[in-house]
Amino acid sequence: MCTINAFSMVTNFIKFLEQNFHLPSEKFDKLEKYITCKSFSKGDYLVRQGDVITDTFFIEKGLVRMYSVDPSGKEHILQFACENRIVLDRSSVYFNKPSQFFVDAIEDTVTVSFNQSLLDVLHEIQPETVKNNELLLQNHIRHLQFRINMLLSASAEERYLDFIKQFPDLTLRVPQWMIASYLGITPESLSRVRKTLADKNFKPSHKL
Amino acid sequence: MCTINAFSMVTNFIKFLEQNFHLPSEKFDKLEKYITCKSFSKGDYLVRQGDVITDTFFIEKGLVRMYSVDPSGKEHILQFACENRIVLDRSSVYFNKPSQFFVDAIEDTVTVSFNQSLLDVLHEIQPETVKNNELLLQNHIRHLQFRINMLLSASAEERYLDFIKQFPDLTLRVPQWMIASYLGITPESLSRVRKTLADKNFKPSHKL
DNA sequence: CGCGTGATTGAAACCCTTCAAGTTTAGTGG
DNA sequence: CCACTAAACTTGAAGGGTTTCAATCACGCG
Repeated sequence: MCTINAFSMVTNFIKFLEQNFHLPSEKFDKLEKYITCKSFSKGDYLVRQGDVITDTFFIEKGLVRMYSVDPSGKEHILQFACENRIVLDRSSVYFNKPSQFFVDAIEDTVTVSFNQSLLDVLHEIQPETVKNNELLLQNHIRHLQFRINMLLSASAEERYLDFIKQFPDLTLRVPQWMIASYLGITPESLSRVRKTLADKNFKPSHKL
Repeated sequence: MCTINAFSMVTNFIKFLEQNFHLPSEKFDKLEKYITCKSFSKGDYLVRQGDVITDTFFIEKGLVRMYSVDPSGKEHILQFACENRIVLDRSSVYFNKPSQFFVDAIEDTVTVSFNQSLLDVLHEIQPETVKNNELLLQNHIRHLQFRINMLLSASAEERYLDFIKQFPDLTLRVPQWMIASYLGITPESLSRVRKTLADKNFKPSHKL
């Protein structure tokens, strides 16, 4: 990991602030001293389970995953985060406890990292952002509920179809075994699911 | 469902405001006109999938569940909420869309319901509550992540053991088939899980 | 009492996993 | 640019955990 600082280069982060917080550009410079750009190579850790990392990471460029490792050594992916998404370990950031999860880079990644003080300043210079922030959180909760519902009710095939519909871009950028891990199935199973799907789509032979 | 109004009776809600928002008692009366007490009998719906219900429900007394119904008619429970917990459909409340889920009463239930304007007023009369509210949301996200992790990594038995550890009270109040639905298994499977657990605990016969 | 709901149990079926082998792909160094 | 290696993906056979379907039992309530 390597730390750089060039606010003008983080165009995605600026767009994020404009779009989600309606922050006018003249207020950007007040925030500059609260953010840090970090650069990670593929495979680098942003957060290790057990650490206390109070940074929040905005993904300016690249792709990371958040995952746990169970007692038998198997990894389980809780979240992918690519450009314009935010990733953090909430146990650390909000409750000062050891991180529950690992976060590492799937691709070379540039992040804009900051801690709670950025949000405090943001709320100070523009009080409306409180509501915007709450909306982002509520939406995230909605997304997690939807995922739980899928895990409770859908088969491997249905979950995979939902994944490629929700994240067509990730389907191409993420190795298949990680998608399997996200879906809660083995890589072998996902391979078979894909095969049966391919058969359905390309071999309704009696119709051709 | 039946609507009543007696602020002084909702002692749990008052405690909730004191503990989570540090709201001094002299400020309570400013909120009174923004809340409504509602009473539901066992089986009544608080929210129906497809409705737009912009109320947030604080459970003053009783027990409710939030669930979906899949195409084959099976129910999948996303959340239980008993005393001092909050339940709402976020699609409705925050995005003005039809509710994604059903909510109904497992026991006779009294709720304190309110809409977004209560939070607005609360933030106005006591700005610090913004942070308290965010903390509640972040903690909720943490809880959902933990549940996803369980669904990805743990067997039926492990999930059940975690459930009775996390919610010993609910284990007694909620019928077994609903716990199974929450865990993502069939009632039959849960019955068998419980049997093998009972055998382990009470029949290490060579030891007795 | 009898009915309905919830819990249990058994047998067969199914989906997914495991393990093992083989194939393809991607990255690295000569 | 090819050769080599490791990682990713595929495929097969066997096994395991969970579901399904059906029957039985237990209980509470009108």
